[in-house]
Amino acid sequence: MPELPEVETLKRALIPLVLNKRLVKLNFLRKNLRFPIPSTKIRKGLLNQDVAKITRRGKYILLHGPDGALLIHLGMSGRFTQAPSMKPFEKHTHAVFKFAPEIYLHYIDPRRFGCLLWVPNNQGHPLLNKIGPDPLGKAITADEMKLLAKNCKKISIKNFLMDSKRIAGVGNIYACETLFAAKISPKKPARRINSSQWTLLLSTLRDILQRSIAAGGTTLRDFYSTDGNQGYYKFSLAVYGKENEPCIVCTQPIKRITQSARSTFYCKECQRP
DNA sequence: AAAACTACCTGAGTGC
DNA sequence: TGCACTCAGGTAGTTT
Repeated sequence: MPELPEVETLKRALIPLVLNKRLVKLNFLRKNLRFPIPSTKIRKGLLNQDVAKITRRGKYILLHGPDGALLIHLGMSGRFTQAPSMKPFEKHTHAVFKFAPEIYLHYIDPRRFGCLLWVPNNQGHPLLNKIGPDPLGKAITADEMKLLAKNCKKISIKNFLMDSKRIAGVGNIYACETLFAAKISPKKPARRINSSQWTLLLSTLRDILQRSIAAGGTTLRDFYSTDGNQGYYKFSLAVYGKENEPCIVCTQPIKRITQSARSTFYCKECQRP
């Protein structure tokens, strides 16, 4: 499942492939993903234009043309694969790109939770405008997060971390792993996290994301393979999906609880309330 | 208003 | 072997 490190890895893989290259063909194989695909706007904005810039915001990737950008989200099961032609060769191929001279990229997303949208220059997009600071960017600070959490009545730190309006791009896996590494209970109310804990949380989150990206970098070449799963490297997980397995620190069994209809994995012994 | 819940979707896994 | 069922997850939109 693409989380922020996978999206960043995709962005880095796209740069040598399509940056400053011209989009010469673009086919959409269906009208909708999570949202209707504004195919006319996208074709008008990007077809026969050079990709001037490739950026990431949370789990969104933007391919910038002169007048706007193609906004890409991979949802749960989305991926890009390089292919030998425009012809879809895999089930659930929803869009096919050709960049000059002979770069073919297929957008594949079985569950269709992803999206392809258009962001005009200087207008932004409602999906992007509501997103909090990127955990890897400079804009995010412990003071700011503590201030944000101060007004929260009930929300747990785990749900706080996963709320993209507060922090961009932290999914279930990295929320669990970060809280384990920072030794903070996922159930702890966000407003009870003090300054030094916020500093620790943010540095831990950055460290885990960056190490995961670095691990992805080593398998970057797999991006080209037809098996997209190889691009989604398995970062060494300490707690996620490890219910009843011994904690790697204290050997107590890892607990699994449900928070807001999402599984949370944590060590009751190591992670303090 | 804040926080939790639901819908969207398919494939993998389980139990019969 | 196959069928029916459950679960997973990102996040916008809805409900509590």
